[in-house]
Amino acid sequence: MVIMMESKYDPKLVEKKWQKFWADNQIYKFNTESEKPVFSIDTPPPTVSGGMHLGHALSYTHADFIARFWRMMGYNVFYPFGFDDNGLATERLVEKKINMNSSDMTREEFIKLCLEKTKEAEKELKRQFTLIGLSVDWSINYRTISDYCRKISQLSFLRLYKMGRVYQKETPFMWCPKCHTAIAQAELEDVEQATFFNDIIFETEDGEKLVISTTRPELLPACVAVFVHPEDERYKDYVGKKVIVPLFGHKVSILKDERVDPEKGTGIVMCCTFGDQTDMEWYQAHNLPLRIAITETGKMTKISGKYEGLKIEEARKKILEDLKNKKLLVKQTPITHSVNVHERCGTPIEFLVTKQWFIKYLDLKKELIKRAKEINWYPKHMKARYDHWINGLQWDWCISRQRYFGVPFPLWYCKKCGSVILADEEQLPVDPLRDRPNRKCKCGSDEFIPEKDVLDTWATSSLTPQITLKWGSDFFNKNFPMSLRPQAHDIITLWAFNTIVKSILHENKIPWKNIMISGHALDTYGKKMSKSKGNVIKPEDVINKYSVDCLRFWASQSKLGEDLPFMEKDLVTGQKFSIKLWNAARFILSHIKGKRTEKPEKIRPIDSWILTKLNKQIKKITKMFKNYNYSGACHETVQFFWHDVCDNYLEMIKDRVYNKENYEEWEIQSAYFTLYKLLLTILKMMAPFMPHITEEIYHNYFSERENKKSIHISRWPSIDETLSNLEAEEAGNLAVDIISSVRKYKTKNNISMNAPLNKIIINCKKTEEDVLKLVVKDIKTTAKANSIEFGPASKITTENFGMTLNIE
RNA sequence: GGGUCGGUGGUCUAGUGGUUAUGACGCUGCCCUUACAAGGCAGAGAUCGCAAGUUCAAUUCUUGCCCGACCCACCA
Repeated sequence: MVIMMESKYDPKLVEKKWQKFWADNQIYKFNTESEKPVFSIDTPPPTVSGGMHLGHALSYTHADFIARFWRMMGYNVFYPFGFDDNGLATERLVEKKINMNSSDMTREEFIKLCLEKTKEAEKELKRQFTLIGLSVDWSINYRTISDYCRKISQLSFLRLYKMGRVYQKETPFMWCPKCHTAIAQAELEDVEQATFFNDIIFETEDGEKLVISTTRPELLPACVAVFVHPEDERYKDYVGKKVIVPLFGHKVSILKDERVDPEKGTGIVMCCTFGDQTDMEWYQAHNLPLRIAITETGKMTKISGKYEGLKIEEARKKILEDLKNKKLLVKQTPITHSVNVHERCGTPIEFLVTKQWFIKYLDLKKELIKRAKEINWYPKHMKARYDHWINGLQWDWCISRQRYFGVPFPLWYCKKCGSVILADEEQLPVDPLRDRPNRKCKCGSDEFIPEKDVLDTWATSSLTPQITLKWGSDFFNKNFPMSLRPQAHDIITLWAFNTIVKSILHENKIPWKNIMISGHALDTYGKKMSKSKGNVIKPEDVINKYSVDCLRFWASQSKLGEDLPFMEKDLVTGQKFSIKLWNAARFILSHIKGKRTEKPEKIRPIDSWILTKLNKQIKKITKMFKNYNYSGACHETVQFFWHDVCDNYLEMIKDRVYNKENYEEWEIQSAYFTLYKLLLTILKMMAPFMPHITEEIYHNYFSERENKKSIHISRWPSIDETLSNLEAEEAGNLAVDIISSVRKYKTKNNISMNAPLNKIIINCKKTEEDVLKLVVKDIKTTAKANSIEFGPASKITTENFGMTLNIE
């Protein structure tokens, strides 16, 4: 059945219709029976922590362009979709939803609520992600908190443990006092903060005064030493002496160390356990005592005496006040410096001594950089970010979190001897808080203490290839490494890096053959979108105002890896393109419907011209897609369609389709064939970008002709070299130049394009004349000239490309 | 401080070792031409960040500098 094309395109109706059609007909379902080559995509599972934002729309659409291209190239596309629904971000969302804190209830109650609420949130997220027309196979779905994913994640832990890659250690480590958990290096963020450099008087045992500058006076109770630079003449005599810590009265030694910057402050620095990383280095290097001033919840400890129980900020204020009163605070210099904060909550991190689980990988730095070369990085330079990150790594991967909603560690501790009892692989997934080990401890005891910590969420999401391909299955073995990891650049150091780590450790292989890195969506002024700035744009609003295809068209405008500002004008351009495509299709289809469109024996030169160009475009665009250059592919398709096809070719064939009596049968055939080929090819090349409108037009005619249920499972256009004709191409190019001169002439003289001309005399080289003769009739009819002659022009009307024209 | 990317008409951008540097938005003029007025056609508008170098030739390659964005480090 062929549907009539409405004169106006209505995306609201059409887009809904096809989205339902694709779902009902399982157009994007992965075919497990198929012999076709597989193209597998390691789709990012969005964190369940809020709604979908424009950045999601951007990068997920990019992946979809690629998926659709390879599907049309004849690949069996494995395109799963999961949700990352555990960890801090998800806990936060749930707390917000129920307007309660996790500490207001028992752990079990909280986890139960999390499971319920994430399910709701995921339903909504799925709706939003479906809206943008992704060609994912929704039947391959996963949740990182599901039993299945827990099992994979715990299995990974057990195997790494048995490989000796996992260790537990009590050590000063990065801690978020707000979230009450250890965090990893990759979860840090820098924030510029205004503070004071406080000059505080310390007295030596013999009453001499030394001034020390600090931004963190609340750490005075944790002061364990004072350092000066070994070369610093000012303080040489003090080294080895003791100073009394003001307000707190304990005595600490004055020591020397190269790491002191004599230029900074007074050149004397106090070392506290622990203010920052250097403190930790000094603590180890000089074998200093441990004085802990801050608790896990960010409050002052007992050693801070009367300040005990105060929050860090409060203590700082109070201590400064007291110092001032005692005339020990000599100066306060306002400064701004950057502070490491936890990216999730913005709280400055502390270094606390806690017992944590780690995956050992610092020894693999070189290997990780080397092996990642086996992956094709698109764009190439993103590999540098990965390398740079690894070079700067200073800690092994801390995988334990003191949180609740996450994958539990599959282990217990023996109550009697303290040894670690691992779960059996067959037992997974386990929850040590609920389950028991399968056997007694070696010491004979059968009393166990469960590990209460949960795994870092990245420890699970770094296993997405193992999760989606089913670790250990034939399918996994056949399809690992996956074809493509698409993701945005912000999580190269997290998701991409961690996945590579796990893949190298478990499989000794890279996880994917290709990685494609997208940029971020920015606001109109090129600034990051954030709730606090109030510049967040929701994809759904854009879709409601324009259309899904327009949103996707906007996304196609960003060069791979580059951030893209949200520009309303790009949406308008997409809309205009839709209208143009719709109208061109209406025009073409109104002429070729019901006509023969097979390749005729002879092709008119002007048709050969556009067909030659078409071949070149197919070649170029296909190559661009293979290189993940979707923006170039879209750009080229649009340019070709708009300017070559619409502006020129369609105008040139109007006479043939409207005044058939002036042409021979084969000439008309040649036009029909060319129009068919042009429209079909352009639809297909635009299909990855604008899947809805192209599907609508395809179903208006081509679907039946090609016997395909959907354009998205039709074959990608191929090149037919027998249609290329270089001489005709040259002739067509000259014709376009001449017609453009004629248009300029008509515009200059304020006459309508349709107005007839008496005569055009073309004065050109003989060689050009021979070529032009191939298309002279097309020029004549397009320019509406009564006659065209070659020869010296008596009067030069217009000059162009070395040719002169006389237009009368 | 280190790294990466970018700097092209008023704005946003494509692209290239070689005639006249792409397109979009905006602006101006013309045209209701049987696909398209949310359109078509045409026009104005760019010393391609600055300086030096390589080259017969540089907006394109190299180096330095300036500016911006992002990442990382430092952060007493």
